[in-house]
This record gives sequence, C-alpha cells and structure tokens, in this order.
Amino acid sequence: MHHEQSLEMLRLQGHRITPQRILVLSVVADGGEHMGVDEVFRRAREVYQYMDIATVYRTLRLFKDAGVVTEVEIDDRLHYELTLPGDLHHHMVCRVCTGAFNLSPHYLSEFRDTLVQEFGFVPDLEHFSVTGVCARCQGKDGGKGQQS
Amino acid sequence: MHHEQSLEMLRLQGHRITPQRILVLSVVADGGEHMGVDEVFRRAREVYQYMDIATVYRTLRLFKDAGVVTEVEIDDRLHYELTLPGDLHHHMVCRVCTGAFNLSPHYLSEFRDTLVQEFGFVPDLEHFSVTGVCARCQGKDGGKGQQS
DNA sequence: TTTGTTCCAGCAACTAATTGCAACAACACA
DNA sequence: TGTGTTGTTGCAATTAGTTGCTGGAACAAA
Repeated sequence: MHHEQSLEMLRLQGHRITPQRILVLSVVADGGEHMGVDEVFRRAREVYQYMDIATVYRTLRLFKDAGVVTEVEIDDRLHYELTLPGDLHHHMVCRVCTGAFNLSPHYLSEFRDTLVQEFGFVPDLEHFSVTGVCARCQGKDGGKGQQS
Repeated sequence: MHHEQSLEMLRLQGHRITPQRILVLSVVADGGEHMGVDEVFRRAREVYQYMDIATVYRTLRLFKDAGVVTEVEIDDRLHYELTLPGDLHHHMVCRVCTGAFNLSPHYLSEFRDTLVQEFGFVPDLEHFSVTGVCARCQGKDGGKGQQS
C-alpha cells in the first residue's frame, strides 16, 4: 500500500482517515481502470464483511470531490479510477462495446474558451465524458443516426 | 391540438397512437421548456387519473428515440421539451441556479470533427449538454474549483 | 492516556428510473 | 363491422443511487 499521498490529501482537507476509506481506496487503486461501484463494493466486502453500499457511494463521492479518484459514467452507471497526477484526462465512451478511451484535456480547451468568452458560462469539464461509437465499432451500431 | 405532424411521425415509424401518448405529447407541448418527468406525470394524471408513471417514462423515451421530444438532464433528473424542427440545439445547464441555456450546434461541430478525424470516434452529440456555472451565478458557486 | 467534539458508518427508508408480466387496446385485414 | 395479431398499459417488483438518523470512531487537546 503506497497511497500515503492520497490519504494525506484527504487529511489535509479535514477528512478523517477511517479503515473503510483506506479499504475503498486500495480496492480502486488495485482494480485498474474504470471500476463499477458494485465491483468496488463486492471486493471491499470480501475484506470487511460489514461494508455498506452507502458507505461505498459516499466514500467514492468524497474521493471524487477531493480529487483522489475520477468519476466516469459508463452506460448510465458510475465508474471510478484512481486520479494519477499528471495524467488528467477525459473519456470517450463507446455505446456499442462500452469501452472507455482517454481524451487529452487539450481537445476541450478551445470549446471551453468559447463558452466562457461567448456566454460567460464556465463549464465543468473535469468529469467530462462523451458517448458515441468508437472506430472499431463503426457500422455495427444498429443504424442509429445522429446529427451534431 | 395541432400535433398531427408528431403523431404522423410516430405512426410512420410503426408506433401505435394511444390516448396516453396523445396526452403526454400535449402536456409536453403546452408545458413550455424543459419539463420534469414528475410534472408531466402530474399534469397528465389531472386529465386521465389512471395514468401510470411507467407509461410516462416509456412514452417520453419513445418520443425521444422518435425525435419528437428532446431530453435534457438537469440536476441529475430528466427533462423534456418538444423538438421544433429547425431549432436543434444543445444545452448549458447551470449547477447553481439549475437554469438551462440553449447552445447552437455550430459550437460543437469543430469538436466533433476533431474526434472523428483524430480517433475515428463518432460522438453522440444530439443530446449533448454541459453543466457549469452561468454568467449570472459567477462568484456564488461555493468556491468549487475546476480545471479542464 | 483520557476526554470531548465532531465526523462517519451502518442501517433502513426513500427517490428516480427501469423492467417483467398479464390483460387489454390499436390497427390491419377480412 | 368484426376478428386476430401484436404492441402497449398498468401494476408491482426491481435497480442504482441518495438521505436521515443514531451509535460509535477518529482526532485534537488536555
């Protein structure tokens, strides 16, 4: 376990370090990319059988607000991954294969600037993700058309 | 009631025209911009007391897929408005006042083209909406920072 | 180490939205 | 106008996620 930095971030923000939070953090860290809430819950309960689903939801939301994890909505369900400093990115989620692809923030900066300049609207883009059809799934998406 | 065009669209797509569907359509049409599901349900039940919430959800989803209405997610809840041909637009939703502002599609075309060219990813932007803080609410958003 | 304050965990109840199913109604065809 | 097929409704159950409440744990200060 070397999540000391994340835990320290939480502590500095005034949050308490509880066994449940340490456990959820380690599960997300070990779980690879884009873990679903139910899987985080399942794995956590394997270690601590009294873990509650509400605690998992509240903990993940806390982690998200604290910047420790990143939330991605995949197929209408929440997924989480560890936020690696220097690897900030958004997601493109394929509606056919439900795969999630990383998208560098610079692809959005122009759009962001336009909204701010034209409308004074400051968009929340830190959790931005866009659904669509990935290159591999082109042509097998049931013919659902779309227009921008 | 002059929703004959919308009803004809549904009929041409093979859907049946039921009293419930006519009712939901008229409620959404009369309701102005961005009606919440609960309000559609409430108004529909004033007219037909056996209206079921599941029917409202299913009907609105059908209308959305048929292109008759537009779905907007405001503050984590689904809202609907009549799709006016020639008035296709996206939405900027303010997280402070929950107001929804229209956004012309041309602000997204560049972003869309970039994703297609760079990644072969075809985004679904027809129901695109972005949350953030509108011009009027700047400075009263609890200090939540953000980075793109 | 003990004490006190405040936040957090666990539980249950709740909300928004979805789904399975049987009875029923819309529509095509006779 | 009557009949059969099949999509739709209403109901209840289910799912993902949230919230209120109370006992208890984390952490600071003594």
